[in-house]
Amino acid sequence: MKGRTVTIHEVAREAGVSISTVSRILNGTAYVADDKRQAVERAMLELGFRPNYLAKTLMTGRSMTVGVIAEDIVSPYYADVIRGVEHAMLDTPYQPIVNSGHWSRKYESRAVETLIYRKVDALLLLGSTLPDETLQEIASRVPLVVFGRHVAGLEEHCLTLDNVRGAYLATRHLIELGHRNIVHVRGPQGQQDAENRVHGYRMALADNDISHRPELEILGDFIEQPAYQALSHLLETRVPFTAVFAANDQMAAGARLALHRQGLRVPEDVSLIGFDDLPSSAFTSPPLTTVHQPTYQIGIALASHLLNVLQGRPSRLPAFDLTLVVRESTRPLR
Amino acid sequence: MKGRTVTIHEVAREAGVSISTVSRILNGTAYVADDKRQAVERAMLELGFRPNYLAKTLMTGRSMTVGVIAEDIVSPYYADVIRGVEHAMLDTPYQPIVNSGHWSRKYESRAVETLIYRKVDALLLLGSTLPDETLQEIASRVPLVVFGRHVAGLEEHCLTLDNVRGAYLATRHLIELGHRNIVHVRGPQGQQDAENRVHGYRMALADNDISHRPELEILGDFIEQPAYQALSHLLETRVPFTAVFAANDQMAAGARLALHRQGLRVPEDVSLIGFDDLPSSAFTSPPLTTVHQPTYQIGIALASHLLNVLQGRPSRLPAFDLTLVVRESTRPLR
DNA sequence: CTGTTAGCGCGTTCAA
DNA sequence: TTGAACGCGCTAACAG
Repeated sequence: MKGRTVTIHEVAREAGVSISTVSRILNGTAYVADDKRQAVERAMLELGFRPNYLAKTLMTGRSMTVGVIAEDIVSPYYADVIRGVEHAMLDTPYQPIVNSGHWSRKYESRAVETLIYRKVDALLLLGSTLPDETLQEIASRVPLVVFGRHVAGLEEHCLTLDNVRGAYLATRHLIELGHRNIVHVRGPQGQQDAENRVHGYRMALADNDISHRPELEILGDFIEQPAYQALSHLLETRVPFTAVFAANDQMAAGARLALHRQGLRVPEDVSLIGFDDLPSSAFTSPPLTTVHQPTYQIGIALASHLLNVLQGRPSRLPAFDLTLVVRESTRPLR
Repeated sequence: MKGRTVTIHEVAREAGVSISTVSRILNGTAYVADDKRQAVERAMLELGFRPNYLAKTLMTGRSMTVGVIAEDIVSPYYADVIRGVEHAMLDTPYQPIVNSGHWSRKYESRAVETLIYRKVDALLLLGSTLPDETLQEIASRVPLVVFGRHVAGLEEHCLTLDNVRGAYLATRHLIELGHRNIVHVRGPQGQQDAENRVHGYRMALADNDISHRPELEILGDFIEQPAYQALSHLLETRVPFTAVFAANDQMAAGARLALHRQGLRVPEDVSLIGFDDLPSSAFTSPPLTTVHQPTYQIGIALASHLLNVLQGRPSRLPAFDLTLVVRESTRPLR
């Protein structure tokens, strides 16, 4: 099937030089006389020479790849971060290798091991379910950058957003519109972002003298179906509310459907706000008011930082703000 | 940072055996006396030995990785196929390495080269913009499986779906509901799936004696925004229609918003049908009627086939059907 | 500027 | 059963 692999030896012989010379031309390591250079280049072309990256890596110790592990490639949220990472690396000698952690410690640590085993030069974690100690141990083996997680001792390589504030903004927006009975569809227990958003929600209520009613805090799982069910259930109990703040856009979609099933319109009857600002959220009907995460730019920043670290350049992760994007799913009460 | 890499030499010395013995234990290549085996295993544990995959690959010529190139990782459509591929490989010795082709020949062939350069054992293309000849040339260098493209000479390694029929089903569904003025928001010119869907749309019209009106065929780009604009524009012209068939779900979202902006409700005023059945489409309000693609299962099938080929087992790609999923965005006319 | 030589870490003969 | 020696394809000194 595949034609015999041609090595630098054959190129060298064909061009009448030594293998070192070929290697030099390949890597621009030193000046080479023009005639030899041309002979070598012609030989490479004729023989269809392709350098063996493995052999090169074995020597240099650097593979020019960085491992990227996202909780889930399918999640549109992480996908957009990945897009940023890919674009930032597009015209660099480094190549990202993407893997999923599948929201599980087992698979995530498996992915980590596999990637280190494949000698990636660095690791980028988009979200992580692993405990701090494990992450620290990993960082001792390979340069590590983490998004969406604070890890003790790795502060300068962690990029997190102020989710508390984001949730606060969202909730305050609803309050400013006159809403007081605000449902929060929260993310999974224990998940850092989810907890922070709950926190921001509660803070905004407290700051506006609205008493916190536990029954309005319902549990989703950052995807549509559970959020749909949770809100449907709440609707059955007839607890009154006029607005819903979902902890992410996917759950907002689930919530919206639950409302729709009850004949409740958004925003006429109930205001709805999400979190993340997925690319698709600008195109729901009506377009979703939500908290924007600059995921693409974050991807770019993470990749740039990683590349800097890899090349020994000084670098620090920039800070990103979460901003409220008011579209058409929220409106003043009445 | 990273602790000194420990090699089989050190393990061998620590265990008082030769490197060959260590290698044998590592690969189960031959019987080794029990006491030596134990000594070696203890040494490996103590030293924290991790085999160097590069050196191994350099020797064996097999890297146990397969390259996966999707037009776009971010696309929810391909993401679901990737999920299937990942799951199918999860408990095999093979590992998928995912890359984006960014819908561009340049980047796609770059990705191909990089992956071959990295010695992947096989290549899986999810969609491809490359010409047949290029694909054939690639297939001569490395086992190749292609999804969503028919490639001459590679028939048994291509998985395609009958998009003509899928579009036919969608259009016929609308016709059966009494619609006769049916808009088609088509995908990009020249893209195989897009053309096939246009074809199916026209066939269904013809089979039902509905004359084809070119002005009802408008151009999108498989994403929301252009579809939104195209339909908005059509709406301005006041050409009458009662149903819209979008060539994918993302464009259906764009179309829906255009309708919404004009105060047109789905499905009361206009029926809407999509294509793909993205995971999120079941949760739009109302849930979208669409043509289901079994993307996850397709991913599984592609990966299994690839693994079979890699291991020299006989294998043929199964056929998958496109099925109509009737939800709530379509209803009888009147 | 160029060729020679010694490995990178491991699998695989070939003798013993 | 085991070990010595060689080589996978390439880079990196070291002489010249």
